[in-house]
Amino acid sequence: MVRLIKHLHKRIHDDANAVLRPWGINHPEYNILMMMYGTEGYTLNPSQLADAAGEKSANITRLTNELCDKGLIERTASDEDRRKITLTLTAEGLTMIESFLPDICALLERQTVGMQARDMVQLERLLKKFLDQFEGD
Amino acid sequence: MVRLIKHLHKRIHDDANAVLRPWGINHPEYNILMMMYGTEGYTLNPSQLADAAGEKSANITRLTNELCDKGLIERTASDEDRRKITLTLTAEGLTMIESFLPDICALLERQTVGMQARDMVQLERLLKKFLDQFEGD
DNA sequence: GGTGTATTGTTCACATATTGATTATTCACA
DNA sequence: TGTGAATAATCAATATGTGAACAATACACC
Repeated sequence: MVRLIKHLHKRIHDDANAVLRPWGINHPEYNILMMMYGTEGYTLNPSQLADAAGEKSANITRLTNELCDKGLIERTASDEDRRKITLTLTAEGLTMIESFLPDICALLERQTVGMQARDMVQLERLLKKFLDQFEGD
Repeated sequence: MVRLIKHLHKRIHDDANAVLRPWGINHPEYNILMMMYGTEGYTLNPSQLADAAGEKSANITRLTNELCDKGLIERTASDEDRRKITLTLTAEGLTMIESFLPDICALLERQTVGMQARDMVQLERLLKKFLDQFEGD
């Protein structure tokens, strides 16, 4: 069971990387972009990202550095709390997201084509339940 | 869904590492030990391990090096095929496995206590089915 | 036998992730 | 106001994972 999850995780990760390679980004970077894309004002701070993405904050620093270097997001100091940093999608970042979205959707399509919708719902429910076991320490 | 699997994978990995730390080994090393423990003669070669563990062979080399250094397994050249290497659990390795087994079982117990046996079977079935989607490229 | 090809395991260089210490700031509270 | 604890982000060191090139051996085939 543990091995099953490990394999699945690896495959998902690798497949996503393969699809994203033409755009010069990898799966973790994609995750960050998509989380910002799904946010009011396309804006988050590093610690919110760390929570949502399940990455360590040190890792977020590295990943967002790369995204900044590529001009996909922007870093600005927060006014309300000067410890915080505000990350915002740039127009360039938005354009890129919308350009790879079709390919990503096709990937997700491919990955689920053999599963009944009912199975997917069921799987998600059980995964959540299982994960709850862990969180409850 | 993808994030769910990522989180779950991470939690399983981290929890196992936490339990294993007192013995000075980590989750990947534990996996290797357990695979050998579950084998006739406590013996495998690196490529079998790589397949079973889903690690790259280069990684297996590093991990088995560490286990050799710690005296938990032994490397010997294979007679039948001189390209191959035979990895065998040492008495020391066996002793260690049997010493941490109770704690590992307790961990697994904790992780599944809230799940019905039926749910676990179902979850495993769906995960396998989902994984098949990917393998079929 | 000799030759080309596949397999096994290792090594090295690089990419990616985590840990622990460090800096700057905020907050609670006397 | 000043002091200590908590929080946000970063940095340097280390651990972990991967890909490409390599050496040694086996195997198929003529």
